[in-house]
Amino acid sequence: MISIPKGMKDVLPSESYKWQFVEEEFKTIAEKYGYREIRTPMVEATELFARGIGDTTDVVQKEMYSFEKADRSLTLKPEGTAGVVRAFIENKLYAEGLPAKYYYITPCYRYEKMQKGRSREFHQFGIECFGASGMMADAEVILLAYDVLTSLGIDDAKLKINSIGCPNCRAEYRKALQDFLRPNLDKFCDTCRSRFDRNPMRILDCKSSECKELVKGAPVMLDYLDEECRKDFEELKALLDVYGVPYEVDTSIVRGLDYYTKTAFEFVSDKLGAQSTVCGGGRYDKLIEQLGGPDTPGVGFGMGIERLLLVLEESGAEMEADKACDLLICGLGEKARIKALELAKEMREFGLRVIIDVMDRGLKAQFKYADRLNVPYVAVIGDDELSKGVVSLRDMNSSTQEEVPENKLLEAVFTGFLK
RNA sequence: GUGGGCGUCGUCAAGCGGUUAAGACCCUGGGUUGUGGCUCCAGUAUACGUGAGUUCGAAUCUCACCGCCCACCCCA
Repeated sequence: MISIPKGMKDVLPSESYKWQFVEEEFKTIAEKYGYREIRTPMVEATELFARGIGDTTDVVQKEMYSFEKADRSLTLKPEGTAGVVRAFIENKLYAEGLPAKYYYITPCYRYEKMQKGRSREFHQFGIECFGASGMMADAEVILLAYDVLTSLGIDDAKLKINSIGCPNCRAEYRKALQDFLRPNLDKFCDTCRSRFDRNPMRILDCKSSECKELVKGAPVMLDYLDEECRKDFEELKALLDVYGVPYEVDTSIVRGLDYYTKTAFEFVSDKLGAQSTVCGGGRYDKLIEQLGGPDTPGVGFGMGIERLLLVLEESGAEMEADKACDLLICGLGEKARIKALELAKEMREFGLRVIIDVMDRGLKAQFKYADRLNVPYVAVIGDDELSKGVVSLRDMNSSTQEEVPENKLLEAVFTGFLK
């Protein structure tokens, strides 16, 4: 037997309706805020991610699905933003006027070891807003994410926000942080020591208790923000207050992708095992320029669909499975069967979901079939009905049955629905 | 890459050195030949992850490998 590659998952019909539901919800909300769908390819030049995400990040260094084809290095997208930025630049969408607001639903690929809330293929909803440098955009992006979560009934996801400053204040902070850490550097764990030069900010959220202890009293990014960044952060908080979105400032939020500036935020849930982020995003003012586009600010988020579904599941949310079908028609005998087919075709043309038992089983079996599929109505046509020009229509929920004229079948089923 | 836990029919699950390897659910058929969900009966299955080893004998013990899950790391 050939089995599914490690880290991949099938979404079966017993689950797919949930996907459809949350995807619809997301689309509807994104469109309410004026976002439009963009679809970019699964595969991009490896270079796009190396430059966009940052080639010192773990994602780029060891998690990408890359391959060579015709002398080019290509990569399955590990996240959604880079591709959208590339499309924005390449199609000169900035000429259509700003802000440019896009949403997408996409699979992403990261070669990682699986655990709860983490797989090698996962799916994201995301939005990107290009062109606005002010905090109104950030607040709106966060509000949208909040809107999606709450409208799905997730009320315990906590919003954490932080500002990681612009390149200027970050450089200063970085120096201050390194100065603080340097004297005890040899006492930190291996990974932390290796991060000292690369990305000292990540040392702050190391989980080892020794490192945590050593990090106490370290300078905080927020204290090193320059005038502009500080004002922006204050404004963002004020705007969130206006929108009534609860948040807490968490200075340890440091997005793992290099392109973020200023605003960084996460919605976290404790229902995801060791993973906690259900949605992560922030501002990336230099990314578009860095990828060869005009100097254009941006802000957006990515929301993990699997994680979203996990949170929903763990919190016991029930999504009603849509009935697969409205009516089952069974014809008994040669002639009646033909009649059944004709009727089914006609009913479908009127928009009804109608099944015929293609296994041509006995009546009893067909009723069981209808029952298993939770079909509300079954129409039976036999010789009797045929000669009278009627069908026997059974309401499966009330176990009542009556003969209705053939040409009234549609009406009967519909009025049944209204009850 | 590094730890920990787990692998028995499609699913759940007994068995803990000698059994025809239970049981339940699901599925299929039937309970007087045109009616489901409840009930009763019957039927179907190449289930002990793979390979070695210990033993007279292994699903049961040992080892290796594989797979799954969880955690580190990283992130959605």
